[in-house]
Amino acid sequence: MEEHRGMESIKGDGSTEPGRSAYHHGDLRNALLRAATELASAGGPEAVVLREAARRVGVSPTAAYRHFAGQGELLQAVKDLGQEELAVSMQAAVDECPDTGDPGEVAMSRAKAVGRGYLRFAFAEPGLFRTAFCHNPLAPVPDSPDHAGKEDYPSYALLAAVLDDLVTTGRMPPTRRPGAEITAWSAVHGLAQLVIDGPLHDLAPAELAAATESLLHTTTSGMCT
Amino acid sequence: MEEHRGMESIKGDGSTEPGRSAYHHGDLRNALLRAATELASAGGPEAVVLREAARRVGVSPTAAYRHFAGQGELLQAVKDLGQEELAVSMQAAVDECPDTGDPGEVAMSRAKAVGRGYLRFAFAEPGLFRTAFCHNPLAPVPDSPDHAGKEDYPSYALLAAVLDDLVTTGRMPPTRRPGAEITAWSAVHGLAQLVIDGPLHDLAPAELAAATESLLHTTTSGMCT
DNA sequence: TGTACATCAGTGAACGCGCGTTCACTGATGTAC
DNA sequence: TGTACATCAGTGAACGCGCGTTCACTGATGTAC
Repeated sequence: MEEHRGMESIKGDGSTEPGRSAYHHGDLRNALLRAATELASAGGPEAVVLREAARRVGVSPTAAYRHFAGQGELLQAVKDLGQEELAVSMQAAVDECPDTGDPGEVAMSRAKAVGRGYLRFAFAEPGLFRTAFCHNPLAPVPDSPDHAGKEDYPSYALLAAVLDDLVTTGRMPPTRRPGAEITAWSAVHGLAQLVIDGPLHDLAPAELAAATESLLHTTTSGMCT
Repeated sequence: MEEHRGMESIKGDGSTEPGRSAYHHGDLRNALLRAATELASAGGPEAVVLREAARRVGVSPTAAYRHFAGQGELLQAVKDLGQEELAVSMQAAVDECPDTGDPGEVAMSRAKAVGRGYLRFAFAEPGLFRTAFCHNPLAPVPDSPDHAGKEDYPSYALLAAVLDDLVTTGRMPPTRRPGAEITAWSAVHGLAQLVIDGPLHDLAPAELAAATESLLHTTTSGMCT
């Protein structure tokens, strides 16, 4: 169901000679998902339109139903992909932190980096970011990561680990640890929302960078007192 | 255009005798706005449907065009109303702060109160809150309050005033003042978003209250160091 | 005080739009014998 | 190695939906004389 062996037919040559075959696409599910992701990237969740994705792939709308139960499932796939890319961006930012030898300092700079990676993705891919967090009426929002939905938010584990480090290195008082994820997440998520399609949409790049660093500073230092 | 004198016809008796008149509604613009606001309140911005508002008022869809240029203008009116109610909620929360005699303490508790009022409104009126910040493709998002759009966000002046007090009472170092609005706004806005239709939708009331206070504490104390 | 008339605020039917989805179908593929 | 056949992955036409909006219209209202 999931594996196809005949992939060489499309992998080998992008050019399908006209009239000849290409009837069985071979990788239609991924092609549709890629098209849908481009739509989300350009226009946000509202733009994830099954018919348009099919159109872009050059296939009839009906064909999509061989691979997705419907529009809701297609959108959900894009959402999941967005969440994953968000986590990748956060991890990348953390990996940029130099090891200065001072564990507390490293933990602190990693905590900021997690947020920086979050915002970097949000600003670089606003449409996909919005889609990752959009409400999908055809598929319920998964549970909070604090409850049962941990695996639905791959970035959450990363955030939790970084905050734990703040405690073990003595930077954050253990009493302040509970709920710290929510506060940290709220701060970066709010800035992303206000900037992406809210009142702060017209912030200049320099203002944006300043606001980002100021927010990261305020939030991390607020958690450590 | 704006003033009607013949209002007693509807103000006097809610019951319009059947067959008799009620042809000229007298206050249709407000009736439509009220209906649209109820739609937003119950279903968010997507639910603000011109035809449905007209239906609820008992009038043909066309009639709405006497009072609004179109759906976009109706939605905009609901947005503005939502922003105003948000500001009212914030002001009410500030007014609850007792004057302990210590100006610095008062400024601090007011800063938290502003955020508390924001979140109180968001959680009490999620649909209207979402509408207040929704993207309206038929009317451009006004400029940032930092730039030209101050009057479009009545709550902003309140936030700025409260933050100023933190500086004048010596609680916040003046160097930390620039950008403080954005950080504060982001924190509360992010929590609202994550809870209202995001991953934290299933937080229990107690968890929500704890998260709120924790966030307010972290943010205010982070700004004051 | 009465009447003609301009204006105002509604009606109701119709339009086009693009969507998600379903239907009966058909061409291509791989496998059992 | 060939052939019959089940299955798989597409096609294309059509459906219903509800929306925003426009059209020509008409009933009610207020005002000038």
